[in-house]
Amino acid sequence: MGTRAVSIKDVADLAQVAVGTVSNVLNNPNRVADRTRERVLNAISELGFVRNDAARQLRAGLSRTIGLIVLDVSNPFFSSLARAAEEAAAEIGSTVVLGDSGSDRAREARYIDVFEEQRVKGMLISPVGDISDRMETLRNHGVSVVLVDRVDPGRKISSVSVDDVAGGYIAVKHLLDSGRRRIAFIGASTEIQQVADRLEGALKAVAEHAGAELEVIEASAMTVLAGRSAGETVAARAEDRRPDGVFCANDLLAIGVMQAVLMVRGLHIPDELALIGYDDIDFAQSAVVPLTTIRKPTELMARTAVDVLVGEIDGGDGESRRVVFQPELVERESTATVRNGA
Amino acid sequence: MGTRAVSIKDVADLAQVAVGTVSNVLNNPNRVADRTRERVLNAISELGFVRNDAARQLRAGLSRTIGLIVLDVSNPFFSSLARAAEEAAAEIGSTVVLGDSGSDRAREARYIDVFEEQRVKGMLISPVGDISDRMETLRNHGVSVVLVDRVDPGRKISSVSVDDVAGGYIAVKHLLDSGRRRIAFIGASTEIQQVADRLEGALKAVAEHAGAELEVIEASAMTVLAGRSAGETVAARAEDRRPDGVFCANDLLAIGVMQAVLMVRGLHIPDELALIGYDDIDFAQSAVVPLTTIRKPTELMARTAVDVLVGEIDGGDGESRRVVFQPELVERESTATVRNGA
DNA sequence: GTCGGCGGTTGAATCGTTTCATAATTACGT
DNA sequence: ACGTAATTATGAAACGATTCAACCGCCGAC
Repeated sequence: MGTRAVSIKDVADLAQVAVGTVSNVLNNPNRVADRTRERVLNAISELGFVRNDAARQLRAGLSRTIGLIVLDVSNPFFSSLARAAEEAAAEIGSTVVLGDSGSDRAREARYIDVFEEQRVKGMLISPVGDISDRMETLRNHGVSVVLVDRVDPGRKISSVSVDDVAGGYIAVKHLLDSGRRRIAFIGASTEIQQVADRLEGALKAVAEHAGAELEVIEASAMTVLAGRSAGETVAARAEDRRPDGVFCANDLLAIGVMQAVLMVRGLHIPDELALIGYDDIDFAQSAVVPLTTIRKPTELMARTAVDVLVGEIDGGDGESRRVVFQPELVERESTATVRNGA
Repeated sequence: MGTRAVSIKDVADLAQVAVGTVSNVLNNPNRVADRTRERVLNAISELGFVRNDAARQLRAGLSRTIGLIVLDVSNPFFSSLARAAEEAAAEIGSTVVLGDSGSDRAREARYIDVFEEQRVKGMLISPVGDISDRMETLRNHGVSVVLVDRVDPGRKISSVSVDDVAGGYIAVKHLLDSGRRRIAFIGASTEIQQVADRLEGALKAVAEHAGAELEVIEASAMTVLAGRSAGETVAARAEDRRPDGVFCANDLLAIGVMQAVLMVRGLHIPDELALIGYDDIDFAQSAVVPLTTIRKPTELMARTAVDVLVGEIDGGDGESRRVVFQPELVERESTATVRNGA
């Protein structure tokens, strides 16, 4: 099958020039006379030459690729992160290769190893847990790393993340501003940092508002089904013991709650119960009642992460940066102001 | 900052052996005496040596990575495909690097170029459109390629795909078997091959069944919203003009139809209307009425694709293979047999 | 007529591995 | 002890690009 790979030498021979000239055509085209360049380009296309990146990299030192390791590629946040990172990278002539750790430490470690062997320009990682040690090693090896959607407790590694406390605050503030007073927070165990942060923000908003109260309902998971069962509990209550505003720690839970509230009890959303989620997944806007939610500035985060990374690579002043973005409110029907007094 | 990268030479010096021996420790550990090996391994960990993959690849010829290019990484089918491919690859000591073309031909082409420059072991591609030409070139360059979820019209390139005609057949057959007779097919333009195939299968099932009829309703897109508006049309009809079984070309459409049918008209699913989707996305089982659907054997497809690819790399008998899988029915509540006669 | 300068071109050296023919060492049977 | 085989270790060559000092014409200045 196909004769052995075409090398720069073959091109040079056919075009009757030195190998250095071919290399120049590839990398510094304007240093080469027009006629020569054309001759070389013809030879390249005639032979179907494709540059061997391994050789280039070996000699030139570093590669053009950026490694991105995400927790779950099927999570819309990460897939748009990946896409945005790709675009940002393309603008600086780099390519992103994506690794899916599936929240598995072993897989994460494997990808880090592979990327390091490939001498990637740098890595963007949303780590499974605390991997400060490995990061430290990478740093010592001269590899630039930026954490995404997580911060380094040791403050040594740069990060680009989002302020979940603020997100929780905004969500509940919005419920309060639209007239609700009896707020419920539905989330899984507060051992998950994100849930804890969002709850913290929610509590802060309630504390600032006289006459407002907050009840915490623990769901068994962050899924639609768990949301449905939590929603059934809430909907089954007598009106005076029922919350009038519910803040769910993510959109899946909120969708479950919505299903339960609408179908099982036939309550009206938002008139009898306002509902707000978190993440702005695709389904949020195509829910039966379009769901108000909190959105992370995904594209901006990705671009910033790439920027911080290249800054780290070029600048190399050794200082770590931590950028924290504010999430934003996406208002939809599920929290519209009540039409007539409760 | 860290001093310049540690090379195999440094390790050899520290361990007092020749470079070849270090290489053997890395690649053929059993060819090295125990004591020597240990000495080398100590030196490696002491210096924090990381093999330079570019150099290895340059010398050894081919890399250990497989390139996978998907249409949309946020599509659950592709993300589980990616994950399964990763696992299958890991078993043969390879790594998958993922590129997301976002259904964009330019991006697809970029990834193909990058992967070719990286001299990947092979590529798995779910192509945006017809890229037979580029594939042909790759083949001539000696790169193995396997198409995933698409076939090559020219029959030159191997492929692993799924039989959508069979899927459509199974879906409608199931509706007929459970007693429905007036079937509706809801899908976007049949210019999309998948939609056309599924419809073809549906027609076949209806043709085999005396007394059954099929109506085609065209949706504006393959989304929840488009499904909802199609569903409203259907639900608004008088009972004798309304289909009793609806087959949607994908789950999103079906979920939209379900929302419309339940909320707007309050019809009962499955008693008054049976509903079946396609793809088995996560939301299918957590829909208000769990959705019956058609599932592709994703993991199996991924493993097979990797197998076919390595077969192509090793065997190299030049023959292209096309593997076609049968989709399977996932029965849930939305098509349960009617409780009492219509 | 000589010389400096400049746009183009050359080709050897280099990057860090793997590979492999060869050498060195050890083991063993007689 | 000695020859032979088996086991280990050695180090130079090779992979295919980039880089860079040197070189080559050629033009214009003096």
